Amino acid sequence: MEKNIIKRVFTDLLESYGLQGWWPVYSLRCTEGRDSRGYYNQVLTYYSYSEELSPLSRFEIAIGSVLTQNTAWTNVERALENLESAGLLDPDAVIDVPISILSEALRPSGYYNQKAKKLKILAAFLLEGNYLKMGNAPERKDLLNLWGVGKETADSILLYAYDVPVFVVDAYTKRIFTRLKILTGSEEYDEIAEIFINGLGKDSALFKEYHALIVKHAKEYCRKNPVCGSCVLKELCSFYDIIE
DNA sequence: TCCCAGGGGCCGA
DNA sequence: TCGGCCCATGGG
Repeated sequence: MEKNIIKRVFTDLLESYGLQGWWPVYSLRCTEGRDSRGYYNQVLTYYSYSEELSPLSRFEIAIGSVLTQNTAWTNVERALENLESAGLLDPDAVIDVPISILSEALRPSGYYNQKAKKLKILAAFLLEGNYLKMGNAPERKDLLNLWGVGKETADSILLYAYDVPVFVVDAYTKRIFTRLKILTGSEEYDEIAEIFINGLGKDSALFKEYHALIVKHAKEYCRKNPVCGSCVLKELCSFYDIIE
């Protein structure tokens, strides 16, 4: 076993896919390049880590974290576009708008009735605590107390909107690292996060990039039905032998 | 037609 | 605690 297999996997993924630059912030998108359907050719501009996030960008990352729950990102983009068109990429507007209007805008992202309720609760929390200001990150436990915010969503908000060095664990993380036999598959969320933090040190920029690379790799190769033949991690992966 | 997608809440054993 | 079910749209 490698001395630090966690770092090794990151290096291999980064070398293969390049920087992902998450979080994709819709409101920072390019204003040019709409195609004939009115969609953006390059829908999202990825903010760079050196860039200071505005309160509205921070809000957008927070609601995007909720909207992407068990949902394809392309569908989240449609919902974000609806929100923007309706002037709802704004916490005050989300709080004030009738929930029926909000849920209709969210329809493309699925679970729209639940998500409308979640966004109203989250917007109220962020606004009342003055949490959209940089340097005033909410406590993880307070995020977790919100209806509709679980560990992955809370950590996603903390990492990508507030630069807090927490590691985001999702279904892809469990799938990839269980196949690599770095996890057994029975570990709990916080235990998995700790494994990554211990292996990497508390480095928020690294955590952002690593999680993004995990998503990229799981979508392209380490799918439910994996495409092992040209996988960059196959030398490290016992799962490859089974498939072959 | 079926499976899957960057989860989370709720309920009964 | 833990599985099973519910929420729901859109692409492959």
